Amino acid sequence: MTEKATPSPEAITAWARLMRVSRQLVENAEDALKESGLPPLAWYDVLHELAEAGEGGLRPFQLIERTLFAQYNISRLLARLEADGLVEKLPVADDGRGQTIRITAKGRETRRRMWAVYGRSIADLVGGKLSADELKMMSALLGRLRDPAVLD
Amino acid sequence: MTEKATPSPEAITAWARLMRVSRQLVENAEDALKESGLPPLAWYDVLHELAEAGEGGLRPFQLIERTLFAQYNISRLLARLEADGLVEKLPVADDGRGQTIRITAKGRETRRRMWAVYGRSIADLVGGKLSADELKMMSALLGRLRDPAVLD
DNA sequence: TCGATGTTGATGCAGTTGCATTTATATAGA
DNA sequence: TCTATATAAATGCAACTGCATCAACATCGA
Repeated sequence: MTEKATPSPEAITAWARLMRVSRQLVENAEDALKESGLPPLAWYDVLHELAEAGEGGLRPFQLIERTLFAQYNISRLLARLEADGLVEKLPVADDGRGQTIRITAKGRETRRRMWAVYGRSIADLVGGKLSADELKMMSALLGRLRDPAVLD
Repeated sequence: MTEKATPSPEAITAWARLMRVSRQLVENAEDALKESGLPPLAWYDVLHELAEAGEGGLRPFQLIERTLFAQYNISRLLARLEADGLVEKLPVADDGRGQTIRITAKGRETRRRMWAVYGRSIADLVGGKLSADELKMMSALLGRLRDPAVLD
């Protein structure tokens, strides 16, 4: 029982910074993608996981675990990705309910083009502002804020 | 010209942590409010700014600067807050286009009840996980990531 | 084997967001 | 003064999100 009802001033400041900075960074990264005529960040997250998964692909519920998106969100996002030809849905042999999602060549290409822009955003917005040690320190501190209930 | 096209591994890790942790924290805080039958975080942000502004109130464009919400977003959020009786819109003497937004007694009360829940979330999710020094360190690091173009 | 329960993924509907545009007023410059 | 431009705020429309529920299949226990 270490929880307090009222947060300390330090906690409030850190929270406020975190909220504000993360919003700004997301917005900047989204804007950069938009300006290049590329799809939004959410698409990247999914394409990234699928690219890492390789030919075996992933089940939608695995994407939910990895990306933390809501189930209905993934369902519709995958529908859009499929409509764009970036992923394909395959039936699963031993489970008639499910499907396996696999990234297509076009999907890999889109991911690559997105990374060219997204990666530059990360380099500019974060890499260019803090030293490697500072970045490690920040990762460590943020890591301690992770929800233990969520694998990560 | 210190920008690089490809971010360092440290930058990528820090970015990923920041994205993931901030999403989790927002979601947890939103859930706590929802469970208490209270309005979403965005309402708190606006009510908070208006409460700080006092009787003089704020113009919508000032709220946009402070909260970083989009113009149309503020416009509609204020319409909802007004419909709920949490704020009132007053004409501005020397500018016929504009209006001044002032928080009502009911608005203050709602903000108070939201803070009881929101503050506990902050205390639990952040205050309880890091020491005061660590929180200060994190605020300082995050502060260096702020967009210089945005007052803050 | 069969029914109860659990899991996977989709979807109808209402509410919200994003984009572009509009309306109304203010300000600056000829 | 009168027109052109800028600023404040609202809004129509399409896309997206959240919620609840559903349909389809799987699994477990009697």
